[in-house]
Amino acid sequence: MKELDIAEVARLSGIPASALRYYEEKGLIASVGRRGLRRLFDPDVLEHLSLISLGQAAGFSLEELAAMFGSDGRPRIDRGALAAKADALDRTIRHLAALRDGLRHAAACPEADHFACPTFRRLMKAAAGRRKQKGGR
Amino acid sequence: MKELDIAEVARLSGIPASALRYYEEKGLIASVGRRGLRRLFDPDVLEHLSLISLGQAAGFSLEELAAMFGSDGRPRIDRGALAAKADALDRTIRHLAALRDGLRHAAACPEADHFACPTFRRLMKAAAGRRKQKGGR
DNA sequence: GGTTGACCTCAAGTTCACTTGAACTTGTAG
DNA sequence: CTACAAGTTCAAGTGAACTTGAGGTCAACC
Repeated sequence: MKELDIAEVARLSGIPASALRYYEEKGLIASVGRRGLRRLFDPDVLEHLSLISLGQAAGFSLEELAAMFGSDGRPRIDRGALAAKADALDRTIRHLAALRDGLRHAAACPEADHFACPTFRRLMKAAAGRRKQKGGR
Repeated sequence: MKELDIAEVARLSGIPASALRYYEEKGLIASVGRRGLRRLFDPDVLEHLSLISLGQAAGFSLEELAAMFGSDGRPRIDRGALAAKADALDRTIRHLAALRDGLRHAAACPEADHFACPTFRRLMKAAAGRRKQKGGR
């Protein structure tokens, strides 16, 4: 008996049971069956859930994630679309890295007014230019 | 006359005027004055707005961003907190990089079932373990 | 100096991602 | 066999981040 109870899944994944039911309803995950009324989950669902959390952190909506990975967690859409998502993500990452460096500099720089600091300005300039591309939030 | 009309700011930043008013109300940006009823913005607001968009993409809430940078766009909170934000962001970035690699691999890998592919599994394992740290969404 | 259209305010509505509550069912322990 | 803790459904509520609509104002052009 390897199947997991919803409470087990919640505990192991850190995601509340209510959210797990919501995900199932939205087609992001699937239970393998029921014991009475109670859902049973395959342990694989845990891996799948970390993929979902990850995708959310990347700025993808649950709907997008459902399109990208089915309720089975396997990449689903065509390779071109996956590659495009990867590229969008890559751009996001570069911008975030610049923001990180900017914050780190702001934390270290003795300059009072960071917007006067050329290093900070340069980093922020590098970080700019997001918004309005459908794949990357 | 260098001040920008809200429509100009909207056009240049790609952010709708309604959102700009909302940001002002929330203390994320400031207008330099009014011409009659109409807000006038300093061009600097554009830089500030890209910082906001960036912060959002990084998973920070508007409230957090307001705390991090005032309505003037200058880093505001103490250096320790900024450094902590930078560290949280850095962790996020690493996870996203793993997701990007996973997607890229999924797009390229000839394997039909990606969850059977060791490369994909390894990448997803590396990407896991987000959720429940207050600074990173 | 009147019209006009872009801006204003304020309240209410929308979407997303969940959470909460009420009422109900059921496997397991005693 | 009864009790009950832990699950279930379904509807409604929540908070964040905006958007939309109604009704009002006013700077600028003709």
